[in-house]
Amino acid sequence: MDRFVSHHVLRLDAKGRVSVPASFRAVLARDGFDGLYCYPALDRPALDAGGNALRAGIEALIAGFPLYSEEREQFSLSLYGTSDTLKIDGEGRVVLTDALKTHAGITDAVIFVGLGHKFRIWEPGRFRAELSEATDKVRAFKAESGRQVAAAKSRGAQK
Amino acid sequence: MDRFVSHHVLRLDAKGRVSVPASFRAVLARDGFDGLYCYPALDRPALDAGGNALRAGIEALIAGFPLYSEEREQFSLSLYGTSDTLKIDGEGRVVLTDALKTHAGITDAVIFVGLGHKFRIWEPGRFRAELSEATDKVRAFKAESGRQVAAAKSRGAQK
DNA sequence: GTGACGCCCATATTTTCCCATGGTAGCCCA
DNA sequence: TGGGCTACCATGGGAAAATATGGGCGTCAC
Repeated sequence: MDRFVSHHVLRLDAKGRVSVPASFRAVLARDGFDGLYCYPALDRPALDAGGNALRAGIEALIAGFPLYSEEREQFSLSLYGTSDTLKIDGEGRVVLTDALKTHAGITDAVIFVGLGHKFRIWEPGRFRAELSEATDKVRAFKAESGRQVAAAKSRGAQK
Repeated sequence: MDRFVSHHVLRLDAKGRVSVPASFRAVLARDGFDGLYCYPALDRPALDAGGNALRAGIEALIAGFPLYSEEREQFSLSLYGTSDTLKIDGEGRVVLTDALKTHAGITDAVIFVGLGHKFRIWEPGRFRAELSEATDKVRAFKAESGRQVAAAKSRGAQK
C-alpha cells in the first residue's frame, strides 16, 4: 500500500496526543518521512497532512513561480509559514499545535481521512457534512456520465 | 479466468470473517493484488470490490481532474476516504469494517456477485430484491426490442 | 517552581497468524 | 459404473502480535 485510504476516528488523550492510524503510518514509513508534515487546508476547516510526497508537491508548486515574484512570496508564506512538521512518538502519536486545532475546530476527537497522496484531519462533526456533500457530487457525476454514454449509444444506433 | 463471474453465498463467522470465493481469489491473484480493495457502492446498499484493475480505474478518474481543483478534492474524499484495503488472511478470508457492513446492511451472511472486472457484495435479501427488479427491466427491454423488430419487418425493411 | 515536552512503560482490545475439522467435488482404478 | 481417495474449500477456534490509549517521570526553558 502506498496510498492513504479509508477513514478512522481517534480520540485525543489528556495531553492532547492522537494516534496516527497504523495504516497511515505504514504509508509514511514507505515514503521515508520521519514525522508528519501538516498544515491548515486552504479553504476548509481541516488539516492536510502527509510525508515527503506531499511536501515535494508543495515545493514544486512554489518552484513554479519565478524567484522573488509576488506569487512566490505569498505562496511561500501561506504554505510554509503555516506548516508544521510534527514529531511522531514511539507509540505513533502526534500533538497538534494550538493553531492547527483552532483552524479545524478540534477539541477531543478527530477523523483521519485518506485522499491518496495525502490525508486530511477533521473534527468529526464537520467531516460528516463535508463527506455527504462530496458524495452527492460524485453521485451526480456518475449519473451524468451514464446519461452521456446512453445518448452516445442511441446516436450510434440511429446512424 | 481473469473475470469475476457467478455468485456465491457465504456466511460470516463469530469473528466477522467471510471467505472470499476461491474463484474470485484466483482472479485477484492474477491481478497481482494482495488484499481486497472495497468501498460502498454509490447508489445502492452494496459494496464494490476488486483488485488493481478496480483501483486503477478510480485513480485514473481522479487523476483526470487538475491537482488542487475542487472536483479532485471532493472525488478523492468520497472515493478514497470511504475505501478500504482489506487484508486477506491465510485461508482467504476478509473482515469487513463496520462502515461497510452498515452501508450494505450486512449482518451474518453475504452474497458475492461477479461483474467481470469487479464484484459486488450484498446482504442476501437485498440482493434478491435488486435481482428481481433488474430481471423485470431486462424482460421489458427484450419485449420492447421484439416489438421494434416486428414493426420493422412489417414495414418490409431489410437489414 | 511550573508547565510543556520527550521518552518510557502498562494494558485492554483488536487484529493477525496458525492449526484443526467437516464437507464436497473431481479423479483414478478396478 | 461404482467405490473409495485425494485435494480443495468453507468454517471454527486458540494463541500471539499489534494497536490505541492511559499514565509516570525526568529535562529544559522561562
